[in-house]
Amino acid sequence: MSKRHTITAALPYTNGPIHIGHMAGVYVPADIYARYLRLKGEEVLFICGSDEHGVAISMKAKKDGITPKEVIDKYHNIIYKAFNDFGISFDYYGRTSSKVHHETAQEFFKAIHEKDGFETQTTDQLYDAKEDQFLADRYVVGTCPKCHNPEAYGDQCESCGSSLNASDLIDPKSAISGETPSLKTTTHWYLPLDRYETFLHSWILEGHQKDWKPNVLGQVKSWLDDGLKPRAVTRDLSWGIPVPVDGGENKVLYVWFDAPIGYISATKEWAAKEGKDWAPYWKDENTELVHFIGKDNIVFHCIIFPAVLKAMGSYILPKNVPANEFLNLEGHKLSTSKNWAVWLHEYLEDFPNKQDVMRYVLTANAPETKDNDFTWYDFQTRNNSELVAIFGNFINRVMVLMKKYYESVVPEPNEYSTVDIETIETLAATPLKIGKLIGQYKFRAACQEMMQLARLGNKYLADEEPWKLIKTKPERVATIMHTALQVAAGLAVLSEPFLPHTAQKLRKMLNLDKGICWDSLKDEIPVKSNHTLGETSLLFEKIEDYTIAAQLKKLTP
RNA sequence: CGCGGGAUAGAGCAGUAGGUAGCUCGUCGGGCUCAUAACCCGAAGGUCGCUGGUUCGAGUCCAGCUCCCGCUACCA
Repeated sequence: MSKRHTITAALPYTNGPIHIGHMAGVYVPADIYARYLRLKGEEVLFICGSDEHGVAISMKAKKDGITPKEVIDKYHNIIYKAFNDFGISFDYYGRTSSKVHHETAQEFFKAIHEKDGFETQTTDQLYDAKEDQFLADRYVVGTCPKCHNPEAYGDQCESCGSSLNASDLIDPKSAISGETPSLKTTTHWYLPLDRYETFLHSWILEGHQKDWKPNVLGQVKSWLDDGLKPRAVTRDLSWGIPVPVDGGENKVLYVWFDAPIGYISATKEWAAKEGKDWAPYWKDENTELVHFIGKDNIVFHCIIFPAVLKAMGSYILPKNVPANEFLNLEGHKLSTSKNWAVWLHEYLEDFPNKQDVMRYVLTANAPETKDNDFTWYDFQTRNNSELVAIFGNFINRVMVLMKKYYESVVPEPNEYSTVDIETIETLAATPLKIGKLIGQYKFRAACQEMMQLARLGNKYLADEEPWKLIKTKPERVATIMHTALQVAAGLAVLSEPFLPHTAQKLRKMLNLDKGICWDSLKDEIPVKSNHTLGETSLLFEKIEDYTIAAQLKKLTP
């Protein structure tokens, strides 16, 4: 009996391209999960889109001398293409600047407003008269009242670490215009998160004690223990979704209010295109909603967005929010401004058709429980010692031997030995094993389990030595090759969530029937006698030292 | 400062309910030669961040400390 799955991946913010950190934390695991469920025959909707509002985009536009629309179009296209190239299998990739999204977000706001789900507060905020805009604390600089560092930010002094209020700064200046800011009164709508404390506590801390990750539970607990406060959901900005109620002139929705709603608007756009009903994907209790995010997103997906969904009523809540930690690069954290990153679109220029190599490395070294480090040396090693030497080599051995001994036509097996039977049994048990790990969001372990199958194949060949027996016991070799082929075919199926491009190539090489799928491996062997294999080619290529050296050189400013 | 996560062999990671510390890669030795000098077997290598404590016994529980990361930002 199949379930319906709504899978979301955090909306990338369109003020820059996508790098390997985003990929490792969110998109690769989400894609593995989505692909696996599809292979299992489940109904899957995998949704994402560009997050195109927020002050950072207007700042970026101002800096580059272009319009915000030009900024978001540029990066939306780059990001969208990168996802496509890497085989991230979204069913729909939307954008929050779309009409449907504006309407949907406004509907949410109006609906909660009509239910008295908001509070309003009037406060004095720092204002830059020259630029005619309110200033975020971060956009105010001045002298720290504690350590007298002259370059403290309005929220925090990076020199002494004190957290500050912008109004505490000595001699404050707007970071945008350099002018001295003034105070100006403004009114905003607040989501009273305090009203949801009891609900969040019992739903997450009691209901998901066992199945949510420690980092997520810990973060939520920390917020709840501190006591939730009303959170402003509107801003005094021009770039964004207009506040659709009286008094909302010149104000927009806070990006974090509208962004997660983007999952829903993208679903609506997808459903319209497919001629389907969007509602079951968000409102049917038989739908499992899972949000893939990075650790910086936990509060928004576990506290604020659920509170919004709860306020709306009739929406389902996520079954899990498997947040990952961060990926570092060569020992330092990724930084756009310092150009300390590996950008996806540049990677593909340097390593054409090697999407799966990067996917593999990011999965094998995914920051699932703590921050991890990506190094080019590790990338090279995993490619050369694992993908080439273990996976690719096993397939190549089987293909070459088959060609040499049988003209690529699968021979009839003879009597099975204990080892043959054990090998086939291991193959039959592996789909369940990998599936269980994926279901627990342990993609790293799941991927390792898949590689284990390739190792088994190599060991099987080494132990059985068909190249020796071909002279003395050719009937035995037929059984060995028949068995080894089953493992190769198993890899073609089981590697699909992790290495989709490779899996496709391998299926073609083996000339594998479309009907061979995840679950069929459990009860029948995938390749039958007299089946003819396709043309062989290498699945992976060695990456040389000079290639890695060039990448390292590229990083150094 | 507060809160949360992390700190385990050269590197990257696992360690379930406290009871002789595991995996992958790398290194060293051996085997094999079908295979992209690939594969297979074996070995060396750890005072489990630091200091105390509970216990017959702690990587695993408790307290304190150090370092890294995140949150408390209109950072996306």
